[in-house]
Order: sequence, then structure tokens, then C-alpha cells
Amino acid sequence: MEILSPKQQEIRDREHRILQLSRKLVLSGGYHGLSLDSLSAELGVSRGTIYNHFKCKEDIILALLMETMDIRRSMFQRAAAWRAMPRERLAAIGVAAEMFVRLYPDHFRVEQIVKSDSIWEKTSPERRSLVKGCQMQCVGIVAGIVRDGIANGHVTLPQGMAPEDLVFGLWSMTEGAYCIVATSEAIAELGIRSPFEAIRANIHGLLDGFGWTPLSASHDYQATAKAILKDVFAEEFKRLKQKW
Amino acid sequence: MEILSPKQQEIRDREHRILQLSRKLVLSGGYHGLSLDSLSAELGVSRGTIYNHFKCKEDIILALLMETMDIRRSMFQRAAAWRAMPRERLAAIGVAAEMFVRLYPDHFRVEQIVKSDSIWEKTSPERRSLVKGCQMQCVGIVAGIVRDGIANGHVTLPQGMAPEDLVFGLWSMTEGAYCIVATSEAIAELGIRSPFEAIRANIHGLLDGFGWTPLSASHDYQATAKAILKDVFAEEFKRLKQKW
DNA sequence: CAGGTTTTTTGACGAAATGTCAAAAAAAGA
DNA sequence: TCTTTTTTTGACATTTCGTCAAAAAACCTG
Repeated sequence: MEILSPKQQEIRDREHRILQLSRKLVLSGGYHGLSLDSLSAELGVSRGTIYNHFKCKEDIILALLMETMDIRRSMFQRAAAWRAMPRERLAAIGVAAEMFVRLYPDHFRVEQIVKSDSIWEKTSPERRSLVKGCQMQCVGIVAGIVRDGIANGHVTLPQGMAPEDLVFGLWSMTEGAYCIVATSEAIAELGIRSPFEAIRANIHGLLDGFGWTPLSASHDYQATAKAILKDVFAEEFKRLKQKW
Repeated sequence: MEILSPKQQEIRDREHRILQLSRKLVLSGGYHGLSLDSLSAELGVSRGTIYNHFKCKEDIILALLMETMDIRRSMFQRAAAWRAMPRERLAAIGVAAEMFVRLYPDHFRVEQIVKSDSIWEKTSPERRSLVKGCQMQCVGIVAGIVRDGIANGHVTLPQGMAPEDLVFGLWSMTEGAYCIVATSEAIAELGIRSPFEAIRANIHGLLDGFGWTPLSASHDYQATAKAILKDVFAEEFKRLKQKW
């Protein structure tokens, strides 16, 4: 730990406060809800000061994204390190993903904003490569588990299908689901009562479809999920007030 | 067909031209690329005139979304009406979805924009309910096929899983995949060479996982896809220049 | 601690964009 | 041709972003 002068400490604290308040503003009003005027007014600093921390408004939003992406990455790492069969470790990733989206419901909102507008191009290259690297690490973690499953003979992918292709399927389904849930308010009207449960069932179907043993019919994955919650995400689970 | 005075005809034409140009602007520069100044300048009308057609900028964007959503809905309807086994009709939906996203690559861009910002709240309620209804119809079409599959004994869903839950899984996966492809440029770097093929494989895995007959191993679904292209989407296929 | 140097903060300013509205222009009707 | 209705216009008020020279604060150093 390096030593910081009071002034440097103050600056670092302020950056934290900027991001904290920005998250609140983005959550309540999207891209336009984040106004540098209200931000600076509420923080009691001038707009110029904020531009000392971030190159532009888009850079703030990307920093928000980076914060939560990093949390997710570390949750994925912990999940993948769980000592169990490959398919159970994959279930652990699933638990991590679901836990993450429940603990940080604004992440998808921010992610969507970043991707929608031409924000990407305006931000600083450093921050961009950070985000990209984080994404690649997440995919790599899951692909590693798939490779373990193949190596252990628990699953055989169809001719011409790479481990990354399966990761892409899992990624797409969870990303798509959370994205739909976060934005479409008509979910209940459409007859989908519990989207989280539905996605869990679909992922089990997907893995069963590739014959990944033990199949969901011959293993109690609900018990596995409980064990993961207890062993890996006990602290996060405590923080999650809603029922699982 | 009602009769239109020259003036009314001109107005209708202009609305069309507004949307056409708006789509181009949004595609190239996102939400901020759509500037009412450049829009009006390029069209040779004043900004005020555009506000005669649309309540606000957000309303234009939602109209763009509605245009393509309607096209997709009609493609889904045609696919579902194809006379074949339920799982083949589901494949037809898949072909429709993929064809759609290839023919209208800007759709996801616009969809993302609408969902990301607080655009939804600013738009007119009429347009909003149109969009919502379209979405519900699409889900309904696919759920109908799933119910047919269940009724015909081709598939049995696990205890407690509704047809809509499977639809949600399929929807999530395709939505997520196209969304990732449309926004993340690192797809190739991640080792996913052909995302479309990967998604097809994953969806087959998913349906196989629920035991939906005929299983992908015992039926040539590639031939099915070819037949669908020929029978249902011949015209669209001709317009699609890239290889399938 | 005084005086000089560097760092940080400020807020006025220019530029751009949105949406409004009274007045002007065009179209329709009599 | 004159009147009424509809449509278009563009100046105006407002908001917001990002910049930058000057002011203020913090930091050295003898």
C-alpha cells in the first residue's frame, strides 16, 4: 500500500463519490439522467473538477461498467475454483451470474447504455481495453471448465463445435435473459412467472442436450446450487435480501 | 384504399423519407447521430415540420423500432404456418430470426437504444402499446408451436416448466447472441468463428435436451433449413447477398 | 515561515442541440 | 377571387457539454 498525502486521499475519495452518485443518476434516468451539472452541484465541486477525473461523460459510464464487470469476473473466478465435477462447476458459474445480476441490478442498464450509443468510440483506449480484457477473462474461465468436461469424458461436443461455441450459447442465453428482464416490463404478461427459474431449466436442458454427465435427471443440481451458495457465496447470499 | 390529396400524399411520403434517413443516421452514429438539425437540413424542411410528424426525437426512434418489429412478426407468422413437424416449424422460426437479423442489421442497434435510455417513457403511449403487442404476438406464435409439440407427444417438458418458459429460453439465446454480435467486436478474438452456426448448434442442443423428436442426430435439419429457405423465404434469401 | 513553484479548482464562455410558438406561407374551400 | 384552414418556418429560450485562462490551494525549500 502506497502512502497518500491528504490531498491525494481526498482526490481518490472524490472519484469514488463521483462514480457512486453517477450510478444513482444513470439508474434513475439513463444516459440523460447523468447530467454533469447536477452531478457537480450535488457533489459540491465544479464541472471542471470532474473533467480532471474523467475525459468525458462517456468515460464515467464506462468506468461504471468496469466496476461491476470486475466484480463479476472475480465471482466467476471463485465459482470456477470450486472443487467439484465440471458440470457442477458450470452450475457454480450459473449461480455466480444470477447472484451478480441480483446484487447489481443496474449493471445491465449501464451495459446497455454503453453498447447502444456510440459511447465506445469516445472513451479512452485504456479503459476500453480493460473492459475487453475483463470480458475475455470471463469467457476464458468458462471455456476452461468446458475443456475440463471434455477432457474428463463427461461431454462430447458435436462435430465441428468448439468449446467456445458452447460458451457462446450459455453466455447468449444468460445475457439475453437478464437483458430482457431488465428492460421488458411485459415478462409476467407473457406467461413467464419466474425468469430466473426458467433460465436455470433451459441451461440444464442445453447441457443435457449435449449429454453432459451427470444429466440433470440423475443428479440433484438443486442441492448442488445450495452447496455453492453455502461454500462459495455465503457472504453475498447474506446480502441478498430476496428469497432465492 | 382511401383517396389522398396531393398534399396529403406529400406528407405521407415525407414521413417515409424521415424514417428512412433517420435509420441511416442512427445506424451510423447512434442516438446522438440522429440530430434533428442534420435531419431537417438533409430533407430540405425545417425542424418544426418534423415535429408535426413526431412528438419528439424519441418517437422517431420508436417508430423505427416498430417498422422492423412488424417485419419480423410477419416473418414469424409465415414461418409458423409452414406445414411440417413442430420441431421443423421451430427451425423455420429460427431461420426467420436469422434471416431477419441479417436483412435488418440496424434493428438491434435501434432496439438497444430504445431500451437503454429512458426513451420508453418519453414516447407516445399509442406507439408503445403497438410495440408491446408486436412482442406479445411473436412470443405467442412460438408458444403455439411448443404447445403443438407437446400435444403431438413430440416433447415433454420437465415438471413445472410451462411452454412459455421454453420460449423464453429460445428467445433469450437468440436475442442475447444477436445482441452480443451486434455490439461486441471481440467475437472473433474470443474463438467464436461463426456465431450464427454456433447458435444453431446450441438451439439444437437445447431442444435435444428436452427430448424433442426427431432429435437432431436422427434428422437432417440442415436439409430442413434449406427447404424453409426455398419454400418460405425465397424472396428474402435472394435479397441476402452473403452466403448462408 | 516566507516566498516561489507546482498542482488543482473554478466558473465564464462558445458551441451545439432540443422543443416551442407566433407569424408567414401555402392549400383548400366558397 | 376572397376567406378560412392547414402547414411550414425559423427565431427564441433552454439545456448541456467540454475548454481554458485565471484564481486558489497545496507543496516544496532555504
